[in-house]
Amino acid sequence: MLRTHAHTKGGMLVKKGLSETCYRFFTNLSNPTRLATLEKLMKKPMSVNELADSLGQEQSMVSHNLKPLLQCNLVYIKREGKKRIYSVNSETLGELFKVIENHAKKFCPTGGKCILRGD
Amino acid sequence: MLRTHAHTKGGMLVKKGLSETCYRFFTNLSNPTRLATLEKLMKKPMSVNELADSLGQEQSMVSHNLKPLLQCNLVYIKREGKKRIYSVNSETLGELFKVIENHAKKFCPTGGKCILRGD
DNA sequence: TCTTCATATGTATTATTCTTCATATAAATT
DNA sequence: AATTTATATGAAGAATAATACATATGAAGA
Repeated sequence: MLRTHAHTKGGMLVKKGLSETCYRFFTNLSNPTRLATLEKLMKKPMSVNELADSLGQEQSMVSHNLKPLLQCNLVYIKREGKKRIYSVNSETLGELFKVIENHAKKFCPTGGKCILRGD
Repeated sequence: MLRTHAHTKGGMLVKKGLSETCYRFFTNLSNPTRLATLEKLMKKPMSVNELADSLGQEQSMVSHNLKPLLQCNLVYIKREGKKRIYSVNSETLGELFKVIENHAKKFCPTGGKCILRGD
């Protein structure tokens, strides 16, 4: 299992069994629609249709994509009459994007234009 | 673009253009082979063949999967004769897994067994 | 309860990503 | 230079995931 401080200190980086969590977590976030959704929800909580309009996507697609985000608690939901208002888990996402921002600052000189699997 | 502190404070969460970086970053990490690779490399830096043995995978597969990790600077490489020794960027990965661990502790009561797209 | 509005779900198609096998490159050794 | 060892690359087939369309569920109000 993933461990912290790697070989240098031998301490736990990621607890036993968290490998699986990581995979789900990252898979969840490795999708442009879901990232765009989070982006929108960061600005303000919205209903599914508001999101769909705002993203220029179909309602069913937005619903489909919200589902895994909800299951991983990356977004929250609350009912308001017929509507369901989604909002982000900014506790986790704030920290997460901070890490990526730091990484990008240091390691992505091209500002995200590095080719992942192109060539 | 993704912004920090969401709607509540209006500050920048993620700088303009980082959406793309996030996508590459997460895509890169949303793969069991690559996560297992990082796991191994956290314990100690290794050559490609050592990794392949250690993972019980083909050399070419390991190579293929190391490529994007290298491109995103999630692993480093150094030459040693014919061998290429890979090691993790523990600066980024340490912080990253810390975030996920915190998230899991709080939001994944089932310990990663929450179904992502199953039902 | 019937209708409307809001969202979720099922499924088939399409698109993307992984893996494997074959082969190429490249460094060191003879 | 030829051989061996280590790694990388190309490309095709296999596996996964995403999308669109149709439809189901479910709440609220007439």
